[in-house]
Amino acid sequence: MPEGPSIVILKEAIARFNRKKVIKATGNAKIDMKRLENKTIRSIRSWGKHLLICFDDFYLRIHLLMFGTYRINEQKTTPLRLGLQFKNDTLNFYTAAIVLIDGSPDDYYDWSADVMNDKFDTRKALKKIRALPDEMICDVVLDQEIFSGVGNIIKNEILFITRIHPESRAGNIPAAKMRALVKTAVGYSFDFLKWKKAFQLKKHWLAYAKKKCPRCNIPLHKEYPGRKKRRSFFCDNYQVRY
DNA sequence: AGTCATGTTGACGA
DNA sequence: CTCGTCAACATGAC
Repeated sequence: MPEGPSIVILKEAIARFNRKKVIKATGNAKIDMKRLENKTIRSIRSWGKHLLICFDDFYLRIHLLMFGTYRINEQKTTPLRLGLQFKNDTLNFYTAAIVLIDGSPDDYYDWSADVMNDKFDTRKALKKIRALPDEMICDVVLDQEIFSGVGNIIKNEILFITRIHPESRAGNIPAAKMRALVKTAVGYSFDFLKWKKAFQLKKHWLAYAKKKCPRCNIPLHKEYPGRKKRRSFFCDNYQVRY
């Protein structure tokens, strides 16, 4: 379910609940449900993989992790994590990590790190990366403080598109190549959004979950490199190890 | 039926 | 204190 673009789709899907009053809140989320009742939603935002439902002086941070789902005016049979009842509608979340946080998201988030945000700042991202020269690029790309919203699918695709071997150390990658990677992280995330909305995401995958390199026609490696040990698909021939 | 995965956090021991 | 490893959470596709 959840990389940044999928959370943007969720945000858009529930945008109509903005300025609506929560009549009742239920579910097994470990938050004070009473705090939500009779409160009006003031904005619905996102930061990377975080969905933010904001009220006057607090907000809900909803993270779908790996298996999180939601339903509008429907319910699943799995345990309800959080259900928000409005006058004529219900919004249900399942298997999500939900926290109620006092204050405004502006007090906490660096919007310039979110690849889906207009405020994303390439220069700041490059500066953050320069501080991590010994890290493998496959780990750097998943660093949510630098590339908030980038997940394992986007990681694999942008390293393939830019022809960077996932085990390359960040400090060894030429500046122009590094800049291209950051630009591609943003550009591909919006492609992901467009394709996902059209239910055409999978058919655009070049490396993720693929067996063969679409450029060289040789088998792709499938390994779990770096600190994060997330699945990496790569071609020894097409991708350069820096 | 067992394995695996678009994710993150916290406990624990070296 | 830091590092790495593991468990936990929990669902559904294959």
